[in-house]
Amino acid sequence: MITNKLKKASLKSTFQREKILEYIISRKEHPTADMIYRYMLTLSPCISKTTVYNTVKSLTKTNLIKSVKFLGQDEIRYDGTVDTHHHFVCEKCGKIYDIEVLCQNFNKKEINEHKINNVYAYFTGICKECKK
Amino acid sequence: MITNKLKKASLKSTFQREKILEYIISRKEHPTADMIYRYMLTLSPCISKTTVYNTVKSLTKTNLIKSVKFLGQDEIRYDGTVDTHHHFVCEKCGKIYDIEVLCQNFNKKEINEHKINNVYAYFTGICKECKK
DNA sequence: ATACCAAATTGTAATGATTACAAATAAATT
DNA sequence: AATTTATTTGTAATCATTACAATTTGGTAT
Repeated sequence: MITNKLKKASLKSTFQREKILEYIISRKEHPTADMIYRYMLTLSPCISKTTVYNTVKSLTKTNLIKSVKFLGQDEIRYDGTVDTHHHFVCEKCGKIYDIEVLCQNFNKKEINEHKINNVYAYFTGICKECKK
Repeated sequence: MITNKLKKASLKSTFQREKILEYIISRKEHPTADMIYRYMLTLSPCISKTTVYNTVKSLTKTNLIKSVKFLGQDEIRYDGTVDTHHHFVCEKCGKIYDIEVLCQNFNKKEINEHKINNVYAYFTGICKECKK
């Protein structure tokens, strides 16, 4: 439950944080800051965009969400699914799909003597909808 | 040779393009637009930053170089190695290392019915230099 | 419950990478 | 050498994100 997640991350529970976190987790759109902002406006007309940015920063830092960046898209996207998975980004419609891939490299703690903390991977191409 | 690469890509051969392409290929730093610009200033004091951006766009479009984007870095980086490989980005010093990884997913032409054109992947963590 | 303090929220202004655009210049072809 | 077309240049605009200071709020101790 959302409130508990914030508590566990020792983040103060506020209306803005609850709703933003809930939105990112429940919708599977990997929303941008602006999408979050426009959603929040419908709940709380005085929300500030800075709050959105502050909040996603806190949520990212405490690992409640993840950030992702894709070539060809100007905005950072936020992902409520925090366990390792990857993405497919459509070059035509821009839609982002979650992808489960198996790869022997995910378990590696080290590569070429560098200590690995995170793995990011994505495919680009034409999605099944746009192929039609 | 640089001039031939441009010809094959049917790009007009200009001093700026030759030097920019040569710089991106020979240096292994995955330079940003600004790094390219500052290098070019030493060769041609009237170079415009717009030319750098125009040039990397043409080179990317014709597949003579690749662009890459990393979390935690504001600038797009340019890579003269165009065959499939990946990167390690140090969270401390920001340095980018080329990584050769084997993965059964590189050969896939399709995933979940989406047509794959490109694969991007990178690891982040602490590089062997910063671990010391 | 009340008061307090640290942290969160808000609004505005700044930053900084990238793009748009129009004028000047240069490459390649006839 | 002249012409055509693409490239280069400089300036101004765009747009996501961050900085910062003032206000408000959540949570804790009284």
